[in-house]
Amino acid sequence: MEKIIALVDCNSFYCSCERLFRPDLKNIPVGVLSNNDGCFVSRTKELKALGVKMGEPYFKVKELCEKNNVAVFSANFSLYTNISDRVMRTLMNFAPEVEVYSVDEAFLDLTGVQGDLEKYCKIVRETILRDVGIPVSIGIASSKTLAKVANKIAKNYDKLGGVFYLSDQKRTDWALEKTKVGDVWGIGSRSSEKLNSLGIYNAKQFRDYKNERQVQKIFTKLGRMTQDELKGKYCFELSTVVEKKKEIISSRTFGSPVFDIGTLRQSIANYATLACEKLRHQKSVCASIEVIVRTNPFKNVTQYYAARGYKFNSHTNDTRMVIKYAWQVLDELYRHGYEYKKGMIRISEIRDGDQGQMSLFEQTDNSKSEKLMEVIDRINRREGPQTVKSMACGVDNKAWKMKQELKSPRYVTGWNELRKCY
DNA sequence: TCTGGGGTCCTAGGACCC
DNA sequence: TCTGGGGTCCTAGGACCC
Repeated sequence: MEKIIALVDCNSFYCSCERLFRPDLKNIPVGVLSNNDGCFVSRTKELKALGVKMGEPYFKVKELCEKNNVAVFSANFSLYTNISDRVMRTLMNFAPEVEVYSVDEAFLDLTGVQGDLEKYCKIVRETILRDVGIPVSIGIASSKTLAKVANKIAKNYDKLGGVFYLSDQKRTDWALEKTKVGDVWGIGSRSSEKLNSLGIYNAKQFRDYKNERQVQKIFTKLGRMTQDELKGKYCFELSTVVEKKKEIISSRTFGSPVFDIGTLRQSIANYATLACEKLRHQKSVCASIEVIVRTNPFKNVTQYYAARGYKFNSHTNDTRMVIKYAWQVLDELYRHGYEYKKGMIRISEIRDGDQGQMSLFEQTDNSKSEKLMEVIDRINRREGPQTVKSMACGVDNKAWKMKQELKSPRYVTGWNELRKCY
């Protein structure tokens, strides 16, 4: 039987979350900024209409925003995650198989659903809007890549009512012709440049391009599969189980430049703490870490970028161990006199916690460490993040801390910040 | 003054082994 | 003068995604 896949995508997700608690912002342009209030990561259509691009640095368009009464917010990720969970839970009622693809997107397997699929998806859409308050668009087709194409059409043509089904050859051809090849899922700027040079500009031309060897050469296996998917062949399967992370990255741009090693150490200790919490949350251990520091590439100062790894003799998820060796690596990387702007830690060689290898050389009492970490995690879950932490993280004086001047209240995750009704 | 953060997959090429 | 062939494993880096 032919597969039927629907892609549900929340419209301007972060902005929609902010609007949820601020109904006064309906029809007013809204934008959400990245960490550090750096650049736009979500925009409503009103803001797009003003010409503000994805990834646009805020400082460049601040004046324009003020002039047009744009409501600008710092990112409030705990809010977005919470709303995302509600959307996903609602979707689970409409299909046996749901893949939560990202915070604002999910693939549904509608194979075998009887009746008018567009009608069915309109009900899905209305339910999410009514129960959670988030507007979504839905694309339906026989492969994930085609569902993505359909979704984009649904989003761009208001009269479709938010749902579009590539139900026959004619519609599919039309939709693919409308889609720039670089907008196809899996085809980025590099590959699309190469395809353009072959005279391929839209998705239909790419689908019908016969030279498979050329396709293989330009973008390997994944590119060939993408082409097959555009032909309607189901290649990328739904993955409905949540996979454990194979690497965990924790990094931030500093709120203001950092010069001294002490402050750098403090920031790295905090990122290590975050990463280890995530590691323990998925019940894993790691055997390898990497520390990276860098100056600001956009600023006209002497640049420095350095990265170095460390391999443990045995697997661990003990925050203290990770901080200890991250600092050791950091000390080797550090050069005096640079204006540091970003620090990062990457944890890899991750595996399940119960199959970590014991080391002959590192004398660690694993059961003691496990118990301590468990207690710390429990306290922090109950009493709030960072209630108990390593002194290495520092207590205040956090010059490296992010700027978040425009953050909305934690409406759903902080008791003190619940929305008040007057 | 001011430009995000967190992931995955694939390949080429080096190291190493027999 | 002249220096094999094949396989595996690992890593760095490219490309892409949201």
